[in-house]
Amino acid sequence: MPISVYVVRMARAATTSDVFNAIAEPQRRDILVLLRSGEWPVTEVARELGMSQPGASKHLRVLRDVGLVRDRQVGRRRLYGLEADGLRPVHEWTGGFEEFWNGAFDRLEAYAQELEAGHDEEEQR
Amino acid sequence: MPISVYVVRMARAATTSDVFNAIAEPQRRDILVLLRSGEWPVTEVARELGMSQPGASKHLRVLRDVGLVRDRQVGRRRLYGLEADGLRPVHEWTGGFEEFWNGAFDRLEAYAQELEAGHDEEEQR
DNA sequence: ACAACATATACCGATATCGGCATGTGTCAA
DNA sequence: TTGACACATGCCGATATCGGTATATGTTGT
Repeated sequence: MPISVYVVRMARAATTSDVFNAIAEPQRRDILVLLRSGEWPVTEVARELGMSQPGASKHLRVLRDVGLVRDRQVGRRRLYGLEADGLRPVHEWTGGFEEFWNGAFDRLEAYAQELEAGHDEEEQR
Repeated sequence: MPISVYVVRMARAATTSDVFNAIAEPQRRDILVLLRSGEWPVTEVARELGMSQPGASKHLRVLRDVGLVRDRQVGRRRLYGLEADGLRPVHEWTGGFEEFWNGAFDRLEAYAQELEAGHDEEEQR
């Protein structure tokens, strides 16, 4: 009996099931910003942001899958609301670079290069 | 004389020439983190992060196009260094949601829903 | 000018993405 | 139960993305 082994070659390491990827799409960022004002039904989101209803639905689906929004049924409508916790990792990750855009570090770097210029052409790392 | 008009239908609104999209790729985030330790030549980046040389080159190209890294020629090698300013907009954008992951706002929201429960089924915006 | 090293680019295949359109599913009200 | 409204999903075409392999470009030292 032959045993078949299927090897899946992925074209992209990260799928949309990732917060960084979810917010890479401008329209999805717009939705998140809109949702800061409260809960919105799908159709209203679509109208407000000038997209089709299926379009809004799909983007909201992605946002829900990564936990950036929650939904609850109210009447015949489904209200979507912000679940901003998921943005925290992104904020913190970028925050890890804060020192590099502060002037303090730039001055340090400039000083280091100045020192380096005084030496031979040197190897770093 | 006929005039031909070509209409380009884009499949994706945002291309890679956007910081949010650039950091959506895990390997590129790894590169940025690595570059916090200083400037690195392409081959070393590839070795350190376990990717091929062309792979590293391509990712660095994307990062350079969006201004997240800079490069300078040193000997026969090209050193890539961090240009963290580009991450600031991302940090600030996510920061705009900070109040929503702070307990303070959650309590406010809970309070609002409590009030709402006392009313009729009402419309919110 | 040439070999060796370092990096960039071109091309390819597999897959993912996005928008549009059509259609399915669910919920209410009469 | 049926019709109207609200939303989700399926399918499609155009394009983008990513990794791999091969090859082009550039740089140094001889």
